[in-house]
Amino acid sequence: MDTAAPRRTRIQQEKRELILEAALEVFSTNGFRGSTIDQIAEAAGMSKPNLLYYFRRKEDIHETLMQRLMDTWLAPLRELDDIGDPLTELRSYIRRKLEMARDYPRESRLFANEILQGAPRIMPMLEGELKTLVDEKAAVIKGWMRAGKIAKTDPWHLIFSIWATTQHYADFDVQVRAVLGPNRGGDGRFEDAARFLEQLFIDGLKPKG
Amino acid sequence: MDTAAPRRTRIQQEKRELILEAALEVFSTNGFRGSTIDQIAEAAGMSKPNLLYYFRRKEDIHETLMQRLMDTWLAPLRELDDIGDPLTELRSYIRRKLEMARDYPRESRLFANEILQGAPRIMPMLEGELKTLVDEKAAVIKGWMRAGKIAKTDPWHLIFSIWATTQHYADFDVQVRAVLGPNRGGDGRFEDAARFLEQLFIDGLKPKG
DNA sequence: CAAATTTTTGACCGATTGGACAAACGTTAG
DNA sequence: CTAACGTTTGTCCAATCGGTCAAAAATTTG
Repeated sequence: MDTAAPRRTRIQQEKRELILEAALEVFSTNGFRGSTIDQIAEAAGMSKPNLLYYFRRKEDIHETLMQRLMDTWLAPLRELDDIGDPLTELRSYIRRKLEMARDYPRESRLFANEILQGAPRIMPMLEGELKTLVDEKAAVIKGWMRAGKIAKTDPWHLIFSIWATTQHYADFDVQVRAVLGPNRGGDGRFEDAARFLEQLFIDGLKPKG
Repeated sequence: MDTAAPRRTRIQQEKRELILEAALEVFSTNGFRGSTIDQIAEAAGMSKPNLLYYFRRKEDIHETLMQRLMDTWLAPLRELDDIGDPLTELRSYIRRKLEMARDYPRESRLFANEILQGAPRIMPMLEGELKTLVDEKAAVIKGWMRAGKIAKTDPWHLIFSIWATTQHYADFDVQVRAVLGPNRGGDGRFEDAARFLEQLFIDGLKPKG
């Protein structure tokens, strides 16, 4: 494992950040193969050879981006706490995930792009780090179910459905806005989504009577 | 509108189908820009110039594919019937959507790819045909809610969440299988998903007591 | 300051891309 | 059979791609 942190100058740190920010924008909207080094370089305000001075290959940029992504992306699930009240914990998790979809849509799309194409570059992370974390949290949820705190169901698919519904508002944002139209598709759509998801996951759809 | 159906020979019809089938495979796994005409030609078992004899531009193939996709893709929602029992209708809709994710994952990924990249080629369809259909069905669902047949909630976001959760099993299939592992990630995962989604949408997550 | 080092750039390269084209090859109708 | 038409292919092209390289410019170090 190459974990030896190379010492970098001030300029190197700044320029690398600039490039990563630009690459996030470009990769998340065009995918890896659909993006060109020239596009990223222009978005970062530098020439292509200059960019290649900081990242020697296009793949290196993408790899660095994906490594950082996974950490921040899984943070909400890591916070899911065994100790708190189950329904409150789940409600908080859903809210945090939806906030991430709202505040970091590019990260969500970058991730979605990678998975859609078969996750060629992050498969080990999915089978390792991600699976471990999900299994762990699924066990926590299972405990809640055994204790009668929440209805018995499949914890893994519960997590999948939370991922799917929240990330949908980032990945399919264009479609959401198109369907809701100019009135309801404005800034309020995330509040509406939050209300709906809370009801769906916490209260259910059964008639109240 | 160019709706004048060009008369085609038998060979033209067959070869065009062959190309579209091959293009579905290639586009859905590599995206539009990530796919090359050569790849599609090889997958279709013909030379590149020969392919270009049937479709003059790469975009023409993609466009034809997207037009066909939208029809079959929206069919389940079109079937959602005002007359039947609300919960039964919703259950059937969810089941049909999940079956499409299972049986037509390439179509789902092709669509997801297009939306992810901002839907540059199908935006008019989203704002027109799709929005009209969703609005219509949302009105049906709203009627059920007013009649007290199902809990009051936002019909549009309900439809979004059904799309998100079902298509997740096609678009994020790699991740689902990686997390479930070799045991639970096998062929049974769609039955498990079906059971879970039925409980989520129809019964809710509240404790039974 | 001046030397050493880091950063930036223009020019260039081979490979791949989408697509054009004319010639060769098949097929079909009279 | 043969002429007309439909199909297939090899060759070619300009544009774009990821990436190299040496030299110029800027910065840091002593």
